[in-house]
Amino acid sequence: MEQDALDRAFMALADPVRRAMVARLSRGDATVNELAEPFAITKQAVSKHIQVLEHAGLVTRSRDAQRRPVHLDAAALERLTAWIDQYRLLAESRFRQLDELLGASQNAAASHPEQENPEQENTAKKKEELR
Amino acid sequence: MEQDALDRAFMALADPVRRAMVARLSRGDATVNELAEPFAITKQAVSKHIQVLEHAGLVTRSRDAQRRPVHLDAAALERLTAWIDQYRLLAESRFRQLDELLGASQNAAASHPEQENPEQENTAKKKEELR
DNA sequence: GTCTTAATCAACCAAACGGTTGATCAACCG
DNA sequence: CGGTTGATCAACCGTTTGGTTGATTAAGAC
Repeated sequence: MEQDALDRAFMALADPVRRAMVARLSRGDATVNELAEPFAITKQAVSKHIQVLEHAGLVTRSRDAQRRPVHLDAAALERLTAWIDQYRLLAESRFRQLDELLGASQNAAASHPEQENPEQENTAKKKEELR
Repeated sequence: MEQDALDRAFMALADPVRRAMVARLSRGDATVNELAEPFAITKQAVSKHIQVLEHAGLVTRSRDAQRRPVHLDAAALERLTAWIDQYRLLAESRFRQLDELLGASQNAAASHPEQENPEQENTAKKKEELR
């Protein structure tokens, strides 16, 4: 996924109205009027929100006479979680490695009692040093 | 997760500079100067970006003399994927249910040959009707 | 003390965002 | 045909965003 697409996708989800639309669309396709119904804004504003979602690749639109049903693209959502998880898992695994490593050094600290602050403070400090 | 927090979190990720910072931080904590290094913008601008990430709850900051190391909060990232997946999975499961349902109705269509367009068009149309 | 380093605060600016009103297009209905 | 419905286009407006420059705070280093 390119930077620009990620920009637009995350930006699209950064608005509560558009997130509510995504929530609604997860239960099935909907028209502009149906999507507008829960909100106290003009239909033009709703139309713009949908265009933002569409330009972000999160939804697609078809034609049904004068209606323009909106369809949520689950694959696009999956690409977003994939981006986040990539770094979340990296950070988590690094954290787990440190926990193991500190489990070992805790024993070492017990055998070197010259430390004046031998509790969890120690753990936090070691984690910072290891960046 | 509250609406406001989601607003700020998704907004924070909607900028390529801040996403690059998240990527960098997934490999370990970093200072403002370290985070600024890859970018051709002033350190003040970088500082603002970090504040955006911090206010969004995606990173935390500690003190080390005059340095202010930034730490990525993996749990916050997890809350974001949880929000997305909630609706992604709903949409996907609905899609799967339709596929099963259409497997059955395809047989029915074969026994009612008055249909003038009995191929995949049929599938798309039935999926739309079922919203 | 003075000097350097790390980072922030403050004021400003152009561009983008979310919203409005008013006009227009496109397809069905009678 | 004219009228209604669904939706968009166009112009405008206040606020926010991402960036700048310049001044300031805070902690070491000499």
